[in-house]
Amino acid sequence: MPDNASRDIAAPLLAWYDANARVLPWRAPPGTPPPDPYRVWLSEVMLQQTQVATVIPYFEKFLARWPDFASLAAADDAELMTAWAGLGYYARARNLLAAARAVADEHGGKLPASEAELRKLPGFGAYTAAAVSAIAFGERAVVVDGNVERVIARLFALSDPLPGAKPRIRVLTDSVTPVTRAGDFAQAMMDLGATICTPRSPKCLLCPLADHCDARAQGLPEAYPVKVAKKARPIRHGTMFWAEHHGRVLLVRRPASGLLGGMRALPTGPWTDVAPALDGAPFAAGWTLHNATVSHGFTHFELVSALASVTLDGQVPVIQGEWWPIDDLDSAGLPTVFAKAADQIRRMR
DNA sequence: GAACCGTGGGT
DNA sequence: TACCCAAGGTT
Repeated sequence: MPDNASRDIAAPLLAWYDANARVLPWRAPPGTPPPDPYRVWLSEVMLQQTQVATVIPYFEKFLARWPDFASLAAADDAELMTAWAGLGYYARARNLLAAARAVADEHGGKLPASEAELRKLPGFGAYTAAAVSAIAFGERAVVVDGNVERVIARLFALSDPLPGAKPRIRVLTDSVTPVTRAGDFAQAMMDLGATICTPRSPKCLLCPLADHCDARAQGLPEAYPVKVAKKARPIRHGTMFWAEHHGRVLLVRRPASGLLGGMRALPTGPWTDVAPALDGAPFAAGWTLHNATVSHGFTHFELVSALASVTLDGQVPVIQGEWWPIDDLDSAGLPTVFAKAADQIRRMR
């Protein structure tokens, strides 16, 4: 691969960043000392596949509740999962806690500075280890996220499709990453990708790198990055069960791994190709299967769930779970798909 | 490598 | 509306 195509984009990009950096609660102004590594790490985990505007309120809430590694390492698992509810990709929350405890137990309460050591902690992949090392510790690391992939693919007009082009994009990113200010450089690339070099309708007239950009020269910035076609999302069917007793509803804890792992939930039956009706009910009762359904898109399938309900008067069956006050359901920390179902049920009552 | 893993914003 | 996509990681 011809990777001698290196070009000097660091100087114009950093100059642009010095004047245009977004002001974010976890970020230090350009050219100033790095922020608290705890803040950098917390924000980077929350920002995985999640937009800045979505993250900000969660970041503020977490920082107020768990201001440092020691407090987070001592956090109650259930309280942390509840606080993460609605943000998605719940394995991030489980890994966050595991990493905080590893830092407390094995690293003297401080994050290691090197990319290689960070990479060993739960939830630190190639991107996060590089980003934290560069942004929080000023190390030179090659930071490649979705923004950087797009910017690089356009700068060099890469015709190979993603994800196959990832190794080459990493080599090219390495070739343009400066020795100093690698953290600012990474954040500048991401700000550029998020605000100027956007997936659609990029604002090339405002781009500090327009004169360096092969895709711009071709007049086809939106043609990059080339991507392989995605597979269609299948539809799965299921049923959620609403068991009510004296103003309370039965909630269960989902298994620790897998979809919505570790989260509080309504009981569900199997999710299959055909509507399973009352299969998998949490206990035998006079369930009513409603006509209304709840649809919710997950990453790799679309769920269409029926709703079944029953109101119990006398004895409550002995069953694993919590009878949660319906008026206080907002505090249960339900993932969005169950919050939707609860709203639907409450509208029907 | 490919499947799995959430949710909401933007168009 | 339906689709793309986002500061990706784990298995």
